Amino acid sequence: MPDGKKLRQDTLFVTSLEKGMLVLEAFSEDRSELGLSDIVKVTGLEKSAAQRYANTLHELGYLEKNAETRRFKPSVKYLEMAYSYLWSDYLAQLAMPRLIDLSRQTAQTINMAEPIGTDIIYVVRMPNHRTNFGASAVGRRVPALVASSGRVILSRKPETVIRECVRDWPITQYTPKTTTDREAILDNILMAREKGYCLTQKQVLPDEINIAAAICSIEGTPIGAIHCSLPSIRWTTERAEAEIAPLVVEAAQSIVPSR
Amino acid sequence: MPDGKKLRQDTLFVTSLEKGMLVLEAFSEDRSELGLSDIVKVTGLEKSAAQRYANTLHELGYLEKNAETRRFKPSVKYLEMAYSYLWSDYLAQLAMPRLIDLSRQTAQTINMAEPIGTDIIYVVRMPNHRTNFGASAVGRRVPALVASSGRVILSRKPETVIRECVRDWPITQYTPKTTTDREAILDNILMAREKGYCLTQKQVLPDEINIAAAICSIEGTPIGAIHCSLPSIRWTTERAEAEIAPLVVEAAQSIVPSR
DNA sequence: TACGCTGTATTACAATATAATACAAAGTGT
DNA sequence: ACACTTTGTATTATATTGTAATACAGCGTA
Repeated sequence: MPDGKKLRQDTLFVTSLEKGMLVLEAFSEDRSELGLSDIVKVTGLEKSAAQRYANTLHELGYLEKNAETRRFKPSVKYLEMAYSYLWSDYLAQLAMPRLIDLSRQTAQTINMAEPIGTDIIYVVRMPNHRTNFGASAVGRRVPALVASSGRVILSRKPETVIRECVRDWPITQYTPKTTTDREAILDNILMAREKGYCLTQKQVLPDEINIAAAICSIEGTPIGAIHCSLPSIRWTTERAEAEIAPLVVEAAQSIVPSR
Repeated sequence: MPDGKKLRQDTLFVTSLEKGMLVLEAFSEDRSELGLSDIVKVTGLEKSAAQRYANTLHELGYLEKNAETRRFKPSVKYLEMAYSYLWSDYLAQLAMPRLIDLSRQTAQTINMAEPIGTDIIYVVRMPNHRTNFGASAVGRRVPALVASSGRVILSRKPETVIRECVRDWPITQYTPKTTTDREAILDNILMAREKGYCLTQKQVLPDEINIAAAICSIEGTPIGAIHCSLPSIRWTTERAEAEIAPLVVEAAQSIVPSR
C-alpha cells in the first residue's frame, strides 16, 4: 500500500521537478563530474528521464557539459544560489562583522555553523592556515555529534534531549581519532555545558584542535555556533583554552539575534 | 513565429523543471522572503503553477515556510549546492592554499573571482576588515567592467577583444564614484595590461581600494583573478601598489592550472 | 460589515513527460 | 585490428501528469 507519501503527493506535488532536483543533487563532493549513465546510477531514474532532465538543466545553465567527454558538472549557478541563501540568513548577516573581528584577533581559522537535523552545516568559513579543501568550503555538512560546533549547540539543550541525541544521532568516522564512543561524546558535551565552550581534537581533521561556542537566541535556544580551528602542531589544548576559548565565547555571546 | 527557442525545446526539454528553477531563482539578494503572490509576480507563472512549484520545493526541502506569514525563503540546501560546486571547481581547489597564504601575508581581504559571461563571480572570499555583507558572501556577481578582477581578466585578452567588451558590456553604478566613462575604463584596463595588475578605487564599495591580478592557464588565457580589498581610510594607492600589488601578482602567477 | 488580497484546495481536460526502442559513437579487451 | 560492451543521442505513440479555472477560507483594511 503506497500511502503516507503518495497521499500528499497529489496535484500539489510536481514529480517532474522532484526528478530534476534529483539530478541537480547527484553532484557532490565525491561526484563532481558525471556522465549520463552515472546520473542514471546515482538518481535511479530511467535512462531517458536522466537524459531529458540533464539536458534541461544544461540548457538552463545549471550544468556544464564537456563536449569531449560528454560529462556534466555543476556550473557556477550552484554558487549563486548560496549568495541568495546568505541574504536570507539573518544570523549570518548579524554574525559576519563579529566573525571578521574574531578572525583578526586570533589570527586563526574561524567558522560559523548552523544546526540542520542531525548535522551541522558551515555557513561562514574564514581559513587562516592551510588545511583540507573541504574544511574551507561553505556548505559542508558534518554530523553534529562529531563536530565541536554540533556538540556545543547540543550542550545548550535540556539534558534529556542531549542524552537522546547522543544515543540516536549518526556518527561518521573522519579520522582514526574520531570518537565513536558515545559515552565519551556525552562527557565532552556535558563538559562543554559547564565550561561554556566545547574543546575537541582530531575529530574531523587529523591535525586540528577545535574550540566552539554556541550562539543563542534571546530565549536561550542554541541556533548556531562559532568555532576556531587550530593546527595541533603549533598548539596545545591548554594554550588553546587559555588564549582562544575566552575570545570565541565572547564573540558568540555578543551575537544576540533579536528575531 | 515562436521559433528559435521553441524548436530545440522539444521532447528533450522538460518545461516543468524550467518553471521549478524559475521559482528557485526568484529568491535573491533583495528578494529573500517571498509569499505566493510575490512568486507569481517575480516569475510570471500562473497562480496555480506558482502554488504547485513552491509547494513541491518546500516538500523537497529547498524552501522553508514560515507558518505564520506563509512566506517562503531559501533553505540551507541552497548552500549545500555551493559545496558541491566547489568540489567540481578545479581552480578553486588549486588556488585555496595560496589564497590562505596571501591572506596571512597581507592581513587584508582576499577574494578569488571567475569570469562568467559579462560578469565575474566571487568564488572564494576571505574578509579581513569589516565591510558590506555582500562583499563577504560567496556567489556574488558583479559586471566585469566594474570590478578590478573583471578588468584584470580582460586585460589579458587581445586588445581588439578588450575594446569590444569595454564598448558593449554592461555597467552597474554601485557607488557615486563608479566609473561609467568607458574611455576611462579602457585606460584602466590598458594600464593593468602593462603593470600586470589592476588598481581601482571605490568602484563597487565607497571606501575601498582594490588590487587584482589575473590567473592564467598555461596557454595564457585568463581564467580567474585574485583581488585584494583595502579600506581607503587607512591606505593610499601608492602604498597599495608598493606593498600589496607585488604579493597579489606573485600569488596569482604561482597558480598555474595544468588542465 | 463589506471588500480586497493572499493563500489553499479541487476538478475535468489535454498538453506534456514518458518508456521503449533504435541508432551512433566511443571505449574495452583480446 | 577485431568484435563486443558501454555510453550517449534521437524519435515516437501513449497516458500520465501538470494545467488553468474556479471556488473557498483566512486576514487585514477601509
